[in-house]
Amino acid sequence: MKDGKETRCENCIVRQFNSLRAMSKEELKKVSDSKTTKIVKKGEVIFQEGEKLNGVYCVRSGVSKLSKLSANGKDQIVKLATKGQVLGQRCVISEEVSNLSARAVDDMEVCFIPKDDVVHTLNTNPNFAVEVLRHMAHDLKEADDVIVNMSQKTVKQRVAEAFLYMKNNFGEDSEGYLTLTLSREDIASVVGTATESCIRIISEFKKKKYIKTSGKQIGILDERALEDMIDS
Amino acid sequence: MKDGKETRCENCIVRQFNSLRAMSKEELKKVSDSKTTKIVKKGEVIFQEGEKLNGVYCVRSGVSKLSKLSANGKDQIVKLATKGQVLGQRCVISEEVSNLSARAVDDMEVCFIPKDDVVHTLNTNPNFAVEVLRHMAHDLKEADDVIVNMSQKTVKQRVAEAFLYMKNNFGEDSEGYLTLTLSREDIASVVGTATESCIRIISEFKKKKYIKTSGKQIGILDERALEDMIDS
DNA sequence: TAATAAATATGACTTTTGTCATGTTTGAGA
DNA sequence: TCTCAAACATGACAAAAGTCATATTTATTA
Repeated sequence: MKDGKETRCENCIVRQFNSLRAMSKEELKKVSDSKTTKIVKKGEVIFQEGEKLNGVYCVRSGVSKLSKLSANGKDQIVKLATKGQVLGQRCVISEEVSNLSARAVDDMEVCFIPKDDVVHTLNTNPNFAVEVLRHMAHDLKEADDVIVNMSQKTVKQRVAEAFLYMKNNFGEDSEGYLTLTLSREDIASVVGTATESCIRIISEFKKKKYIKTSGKQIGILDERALEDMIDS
Repeated sequence: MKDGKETRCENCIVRQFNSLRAMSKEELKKVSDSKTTKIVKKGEVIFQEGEKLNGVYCVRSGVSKLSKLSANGKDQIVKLATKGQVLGQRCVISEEVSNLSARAVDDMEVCFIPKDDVVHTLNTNPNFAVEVLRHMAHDLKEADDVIVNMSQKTVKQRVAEAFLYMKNNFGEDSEGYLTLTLSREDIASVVGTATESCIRIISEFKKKKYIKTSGKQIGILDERALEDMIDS
């Protein structure tokens, strides 16, 4: 539990990681006055696909999965968002309904910032607009990489990649287990495969001593082996 | 052949389709003075993956394929860009090297606009920045859709979808053939599959009278059948 | 803590997709 | 127009991945 006192955006460390750092003192103050902080419990929905958002969500802690329902009824996780990331920007900018759902993987703390503040700052502060643009350009680049991975790599390679991604972006604990713990179903949904296939590959990796598991937890034992299988 | 006289951005119809329309008269004038127009022949490269771009390319006519080389040596086409689309924005904004290669599918006419003009306008004209942002938000949304398609749909569904996409975005001629003619290899590369698999599916569709072919050309005969197989 | 539901795991089988070989057609250039 | 290379096409087979059935383990909650 946080002390709950750090509720001014001006002082929020999370801001370091996102485009809000390009806001002026006054703009930030205004945002800080109108924002609301909320706790989202593990598994709860932040917003749904098709929903119109009247603001953005700034992640203070925890992890969120952004997913899209495909025609065959399966959910595809498109992105995992963590501390400092801002959700819902796209909808606010393009004034369209969200094409993704956001759901908490962990218990989360998020700040809701009303649309108007963001839009107003975008229209008046070019620094902010360019900063947002830079983030979006980066996201788009990442999306391209995902497209290439999805279409050109085997499921096995994608699972290996997912584990390395999780290690690099969320870290591991003192015992060598990945900090971010996802269910097998969620891993399958990140990788874009059937849950059974995903479990089978995890079993195989375990047998080959590439990874270890303890309940849902996964620890990487042989990073090199995983890397090697990715760029074959 | 165009008359070649229409070389001022202010008068260029193409501008209607892209973010350049948010530029002021003066900005546009400046761009127009510093831009250079060039002809790119079918198959020629506009820029390469890993290259640093010192400007953006505005497509006046023709079609370009944006692709990324995957680890297994295959090219994955991430996007097809046509009249009005601006290539290379991301690199200019994020000051990184390009993550994609651009190659002409048709004979093309493109305008090269130096980086400085774009960056300067971004930093001083919020309207322009927001307009670019809006385009980028749209691209990102499309990229999400592609990710979901790639991971959740079968190759057959993706081929069907590619044909419908080509019809909707590039049209068809008086005889009902798709205006955009891609090689089987390029179609495979859009869809993310082996060329042989792609050809086999085309043969199957032809046998079932969903499409007709004439050389490289493809015509849709039963749009409904293709649509139905997509959302199964 | 017992009962129940949900998640994980594995086997058996089918379908999908890729690969390699090889033949055919098409198109560009000599 | 002929030649040759590239693109297209198809068969045969192998590998990858999905599906369904069914245990087994782990959580949840009554």
